[in-house]
Amino acid sequence: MPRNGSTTRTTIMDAAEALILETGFSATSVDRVIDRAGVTKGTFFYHFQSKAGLARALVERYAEHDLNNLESNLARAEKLSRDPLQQLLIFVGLFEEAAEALTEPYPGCLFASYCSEAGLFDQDTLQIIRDTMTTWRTRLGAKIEEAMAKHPPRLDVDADSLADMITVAFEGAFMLSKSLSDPNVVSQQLGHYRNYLELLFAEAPSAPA
Amino acid sequence: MPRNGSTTRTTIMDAAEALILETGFSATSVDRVIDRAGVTKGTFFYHFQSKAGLARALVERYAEHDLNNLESNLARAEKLSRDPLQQLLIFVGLFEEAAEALTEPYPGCLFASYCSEAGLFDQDTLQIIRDTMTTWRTRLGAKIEEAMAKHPPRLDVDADSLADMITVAFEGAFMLSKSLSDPNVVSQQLGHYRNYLELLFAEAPSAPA
DNA sequence: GTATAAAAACTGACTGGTCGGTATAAACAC
DNA sequence: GTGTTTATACCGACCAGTCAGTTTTTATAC
Repeated sequence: MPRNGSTTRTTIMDAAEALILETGFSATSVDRVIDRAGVTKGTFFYHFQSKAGLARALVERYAEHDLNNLESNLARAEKLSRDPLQQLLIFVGLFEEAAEALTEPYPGCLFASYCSEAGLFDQDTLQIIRDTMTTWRTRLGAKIEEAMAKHPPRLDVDADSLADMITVAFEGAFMLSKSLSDPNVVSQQLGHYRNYLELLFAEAPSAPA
Repeated sequence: MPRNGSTTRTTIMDAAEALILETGFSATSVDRVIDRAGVTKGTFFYHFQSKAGLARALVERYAEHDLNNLESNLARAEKLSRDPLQQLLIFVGLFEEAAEALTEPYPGCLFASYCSEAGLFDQDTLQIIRDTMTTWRTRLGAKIEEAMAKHPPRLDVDADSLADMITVAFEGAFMLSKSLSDPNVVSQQLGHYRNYLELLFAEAPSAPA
């Protein structure tokens, strides 16, 4: 059955992640996970030392995917333009494109899920979330400072909090999208973020293109 | 002991709300609630038909406070200016002021908490959250359209999604603030929202004040 | 004011069931 | 034959919820 490294482990993790996004970590019992994954309890505890171990493995995988998205879209944007501002706008646009393709509300973010039940997790597990968010801040903050050097912003803004804003847009929009069952919220909010960047760094007088 | 209508009931609700914001609804057992509130199990089930009944009562109270905030700050802003754009900017500024006063990260939003465990709640309870968010969208969306009529925006934007943006800023900033233990995130993000509104509706040429 | 009765608020032991986790023995895979 | 999986039985702790009964508050009567 295990084709790659460990399909069974992945199956368990996929089932658990889906359940956690529906009902949270606490309500996601091991029994429910193994039921959905189609494995027995022995198998679960063969692959994971404990339920907390599963939580840790899930957030590590999620963070890895998240940072891959960050880096790959940043790399794509850097290939498409040499201007840091344009790179930023393209970067946001790439996520916007992906969000536009969504037809269902949004399953939710594992980080937000953990954050809502933060008291249940150990510090190492929560640190992974912090590190991931800090990486977004640092990576985009640097790019924003490049853009600010080339294109003086119309308002005095802080690069880090402007970088944080895309995380805020994602997390807030995920939540609103899920609550209202509205698949359009995410792309709309990313669009507003892109608008904001454009207006902030627009040439002061109406210059010809 | 109960001086007004029902102090005991309020004590239970306060204890429950604090616990839910720490560890989520599912992990907030009735035993823990009554332990923190200093009442017995019988008392709990005298005041609430079930744990789901508590969830319902909590979200109703939270929504009421939330809409009170919306309406009172909107009323204050409308007194301070007659221009819809200025009213919007003042409105956001009032929340910004309150957020600046924070010294601790942020305990979290009950709506976000419920949303992360949405599968646990009945539709009536979730509808209260939807209704509250829709009210924000409608109330602010109308104000934004007034502003758009008076001050043609520099970009073509949708009034409703622009109204949603403050909810997104709140929810996203709450989450980031809690994750990073950074009390400044909320006011910073509200500041960016205010900046965005200013830039969107700024006079096209540099006009004299 | 004091006796009385009804209503409201509260008590805490108890129930059946689920929780995370363990144990064991036998099957299956490469 | 080692690594993986199944099946099932089991454990103590905790879960939401019940219930028979006690205490406190309030309303009424004299």
